[in-house]
Amino acid sequence: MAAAIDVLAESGFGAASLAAIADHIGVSKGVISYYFAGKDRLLQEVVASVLADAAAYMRPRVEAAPAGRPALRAYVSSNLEFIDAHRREIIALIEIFNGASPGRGVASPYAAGHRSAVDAVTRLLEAGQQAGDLGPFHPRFAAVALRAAIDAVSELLREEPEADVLAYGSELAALFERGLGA
Amino acid sequence: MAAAIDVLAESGFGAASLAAIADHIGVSKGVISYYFAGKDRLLQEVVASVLADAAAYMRPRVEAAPAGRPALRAYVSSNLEFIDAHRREIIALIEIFNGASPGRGVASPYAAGHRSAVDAVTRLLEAGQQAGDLGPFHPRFAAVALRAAIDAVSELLREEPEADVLAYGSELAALFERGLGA
DNA sequence: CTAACATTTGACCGTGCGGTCAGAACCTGG
DNA sequence: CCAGGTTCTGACCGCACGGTCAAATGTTAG
Repeated sequence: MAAAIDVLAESGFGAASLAAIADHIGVSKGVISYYFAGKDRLLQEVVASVLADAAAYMRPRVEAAPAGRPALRAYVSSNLEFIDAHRREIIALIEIFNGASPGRGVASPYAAGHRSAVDAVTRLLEAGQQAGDLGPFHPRFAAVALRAAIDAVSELLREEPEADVLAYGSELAALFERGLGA
Repeated sequence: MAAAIDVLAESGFGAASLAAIADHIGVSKGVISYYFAGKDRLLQEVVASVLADAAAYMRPRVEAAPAGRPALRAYVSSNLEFIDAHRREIIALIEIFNGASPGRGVASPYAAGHRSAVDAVTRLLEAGQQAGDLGPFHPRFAAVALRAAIDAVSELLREEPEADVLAYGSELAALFERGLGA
């Protein structure tokens, strides 16, 4: 899984063949088949693992904040802190999300994690609206926009690997706090 | 090119092989090679064509608006109006952008169009700041976030093909106007 | 009608993919 | 010093890809 993350982050989804991943740690690709039922399972486990780590870091920080703008800021800030500390993993994750293109109406097997992230943001925003601290915008639309803006760090990092992820997070937090506040 | 757009929009980047595109209009794939130097050239021409159409629609509307929030709103609104009227083309475009994953630091040959779009937004925001109508945020970061939020319509449309694109545009315009205003 | 040109076909490359598997190599407890 | 299980290799599938090309088939001007 570490090798898969490395190859995905360094060379992109298209170059992340079983052979490339195996070469990266100097084993034959048969080893991957020995430990994983297939390439799909390997990628699913990578997605699940990174998502679990991110959730473990973010959840307590978000839940400790009051509903509304503080929770929103905690979400954005803690998400980008995690990204800053796990750049390779995050780039790999987004490579998988973007690279495994599904058919019309058919979700990619990896997209479940992404959709559940959008759902979590939607609930966070709805809670803020009920608390009266956020305005009457369309929660799902705003959640889609926010997640897309967060995930755009991968684009930032691709063009400029030393980009200031935390500064980007500050801008995002301020932008959405002002834009969505009551 | 129309067949390429159809297949990209309906079946995704991964399924858009020369054979699939040729089948879609009932010709052999040799025809594509006869008219295009290669798959890359075909996709580049699709990108250039859609981007040119979008620019032709948006430019007069954006330039007619005063710098700052009106120009920002004109940009977001006209962009999503165009998207609403050209859903297939836009989904195809974003499939190309997301699907053709480049290597570390190496831009995909199709990414030039996307980067220039970010640049255009950056300039638009800087002009608004100079006019005193937009706040002192990081223009490129905000531009990346805005373009990512706009491009997320493809995700919206994939899960819900009848999504209200114009309503999404209204939310986005309001969000960024408030979030970026002075 | 014919000659010249434009277009299209379908069989055919070479390549790299995900995946398989018999057997070699490597542990490790008795 | 084995015997048994675990791990690993490297050759090997079948397949789909992008791309090529001689030959067949339109098309059109003189």
